[in-house]
Amino acid sequence: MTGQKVDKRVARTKTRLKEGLADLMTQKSIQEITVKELVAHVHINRSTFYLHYSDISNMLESVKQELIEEIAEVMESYPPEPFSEQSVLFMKDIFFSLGRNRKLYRSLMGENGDPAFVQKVEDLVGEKCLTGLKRQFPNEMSVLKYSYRFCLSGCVGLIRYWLQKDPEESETPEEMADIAFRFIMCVIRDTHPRVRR
Amino acid sequence: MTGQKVDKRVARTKTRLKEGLADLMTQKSIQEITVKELVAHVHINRSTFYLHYSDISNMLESVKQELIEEIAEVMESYPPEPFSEQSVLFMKDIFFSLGRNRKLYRSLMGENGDPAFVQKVEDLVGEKCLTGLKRQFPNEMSVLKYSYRFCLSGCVGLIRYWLQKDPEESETPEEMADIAFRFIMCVIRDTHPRVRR
DNA sequence: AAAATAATCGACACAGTGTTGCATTTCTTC
DNA sequence: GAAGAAATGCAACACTGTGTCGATTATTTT
Repeated sequence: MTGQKVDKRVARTKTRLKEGLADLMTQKSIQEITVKELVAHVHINRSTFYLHYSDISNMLESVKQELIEEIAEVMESYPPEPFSEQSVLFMKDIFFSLGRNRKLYRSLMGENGDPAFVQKVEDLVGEKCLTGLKRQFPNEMSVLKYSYRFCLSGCVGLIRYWLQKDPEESETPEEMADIAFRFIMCVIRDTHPRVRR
Repeated sequence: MTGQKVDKRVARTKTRLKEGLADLMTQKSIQEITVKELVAHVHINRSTFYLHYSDISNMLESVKQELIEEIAEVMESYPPEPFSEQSVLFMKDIFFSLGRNRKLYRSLMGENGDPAFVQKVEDLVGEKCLTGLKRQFPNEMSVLKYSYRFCLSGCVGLIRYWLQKDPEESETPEEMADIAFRFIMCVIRDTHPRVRR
């Protein structure tokens, strides 16, 4: 990973700030969270905050970036390919990544969340899927653009539903990927009957 | 409707403020919009703003409420019923209502939008659909809860895609409803093979 | 035309912001 | 372990937007 040695103190305060932000985000919307409030919540001096971030939205940007990078890593390990039974594997990887940062994702994708972040994740995952689909159905893009949107957003809906459950009682990432895969498959089959099984 | 006579002046300033807010929302996120900025944009005194709303988020709440009520009206004209070819009619009504307030919906459902609002609309529309589905498939709720989520969010995705297009070149509400209906139908059919055609 | 009410204007205390200089604590490095 | 480096804590600063108020002006209602 990034080989830079990070000062223990820096790592500690950044971690505390991030956890604090995730806490507060579950309680109120981002625009209502003040620097003053955050640093009080995690017992850190306000000046120290400004040593690392310029403001709350800048900090959130940084947190989001880290999540995006983790998703990007998953994506890089799968080349764009036609949609098939294979695809469920990559979907499982995505669900695992989401589950690993459950608390943050729940905040960012929830009622007080950030649509821009969801959009970024959608774009990141969707772009590669779309590339694969274009190869698979090069002459049917007019219909495909709709089914693509429908399925992508449909999956986001499933993810939201899943994230807000108690982790202990919720479905496993594999189960969720299987469910999502099945829905996508039947939409694709309907709009593009020639799909292989 | 509400028979209350409204002072022309009040109506005028409220309208201007709302239009101004919709403008600003296309440029930046809600949390970045200040009262000062908004009133300057529409040339209204800051005190006047506070005569009508307590703050920006309160004002947004009021704007959202009006949209919600319009959707609610549409919903009330359709009793909860099993999903069938009939359902496409009510979907068209929804798309018409969205199109009528295109600018606002585009802001509220876009990248700088408000997930809580989207959630409310989803709940409002979804609840009645779910009631109908429960009657139709009383013994299959375990699968249904997923397909329900998937389709509901899938439709939101289609709506987002549609709203951000130039109204002149975009699909008609009817076309969109037909497209969405087709996707829903094929998901329902797949998970509940006994659905009537 | 008179009464009612809305909008404007200027002023106020107040909150949170972002920055700075200096003391204190903690970590890194040798 | 000691010295130097770097992060944190602390107090104070000007600044911006907030929310409120009283008085004046403009518009609408009756």
